[in-house]
Amino acid sequence: MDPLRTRLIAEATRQFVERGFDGASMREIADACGVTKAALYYHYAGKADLLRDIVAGYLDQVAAVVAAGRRATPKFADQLRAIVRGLFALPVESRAIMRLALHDLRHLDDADREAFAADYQTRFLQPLTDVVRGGIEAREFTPHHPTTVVWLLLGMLYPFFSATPRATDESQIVADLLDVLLSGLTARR
Amino acid sequence: MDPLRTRLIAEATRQFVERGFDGASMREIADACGVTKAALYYHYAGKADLLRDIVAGYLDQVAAVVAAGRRATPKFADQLRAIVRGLFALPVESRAIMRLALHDLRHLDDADREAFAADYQTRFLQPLTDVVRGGIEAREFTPHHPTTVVWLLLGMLYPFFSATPRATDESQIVADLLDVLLSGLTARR
DNA sequence: CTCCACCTACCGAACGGTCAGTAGGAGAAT
DNA sequence: ATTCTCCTACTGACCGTTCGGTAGGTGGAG
Repeated sequence: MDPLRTRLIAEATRQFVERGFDGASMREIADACGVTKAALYYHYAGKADLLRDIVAGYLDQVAAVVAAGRRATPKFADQLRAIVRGLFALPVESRAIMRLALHDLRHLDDADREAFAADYQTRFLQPLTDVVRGGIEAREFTPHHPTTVVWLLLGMLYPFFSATPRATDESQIVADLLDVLLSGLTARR
Repeated sequence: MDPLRTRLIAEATRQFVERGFDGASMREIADACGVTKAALYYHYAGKADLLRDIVAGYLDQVAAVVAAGRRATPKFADQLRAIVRGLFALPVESRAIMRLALHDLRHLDDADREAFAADYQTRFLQPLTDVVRGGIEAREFTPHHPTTVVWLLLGMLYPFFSATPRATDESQIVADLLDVLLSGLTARR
């Protein structure tokens, strides 16, 4: 449909992830796509506009993973498992956007940033928190502050959400992660 | 002794943490200290030189925390507890440097970056890994890949190592974190 | 003829970094 | 006591480069 627009977003994602928002340059993004900077500005209003589209697309992906994980199974522990596996199954460039979103969101103008933050809360953090809270209320999990548990879970993912993979055998990492996390959440006191 | 040099490093840390390495400007760092940019360059060879000193000071702090935690107690689980509490007890600006070091290390020249990476490995990651491995060998912890466990632990800390604190009651977070992590590591299969 | 998609050419601003110059104090020589 | 020298710790003006962004033109498709 719109191959240049798609290629520009892909290239911008690559550069933002690799060099950060500030470190990336509009000229190099355009050059890498074989067009001039003016062509880039024809399709996107500005640098922040690129970032906004990138993080919005990322949010769509992770929100879909969480929603699918919740639908997949009734047991809350299995929902968590499905969600973590789903997040690891995202293409590596998508995962790296997690870092980008956390770090460079400040470059969006106030309205866009607040809109993203609100969407992130309702479409990603809130459903995740609901899984944890549901697990605690169903006595599947030991009682902890659900929000804190979600932060711990996302933090555990963080080191592996890099553009440069930490290890070749990711399935072992996912297994260890889920084992430590779920043992920690389900251990009897 | 050397108050300007100290103030420059403190201000540079503040700006690097707040706006990132690329986003911070030498002029503004100097301005905030009430001197010109040239004065800054009299004390530091360049922007990367500032970053090098900042992350080196950070490494000294976290290495000291790990060493103290290892000495404090013979039980490996208690060593982990002491280390996590020690890391959370660091001043908030020190903790934020963890993000800085992970993200902006690429701005150091090859020699400095490799030197830091080596120091980080031997003085921080290795001792931490030894605690986990020791705990596994002593059958305090369930068997997992020690390196992975260290990454999971550091990741769990990560969301709380921000310049803007996540919560007012950090002791509750530390307690939840240690509970989830150590339950996860000590649960019987 | 018009409009889309793109180009060339350029803008002002900010960047990291450099350089000659100098205020002011310490030390030695006279 | 005075002068000369030297050094540290700066200043202010400036360098070339790169930045995000824009104005106006052009060629091809319908």
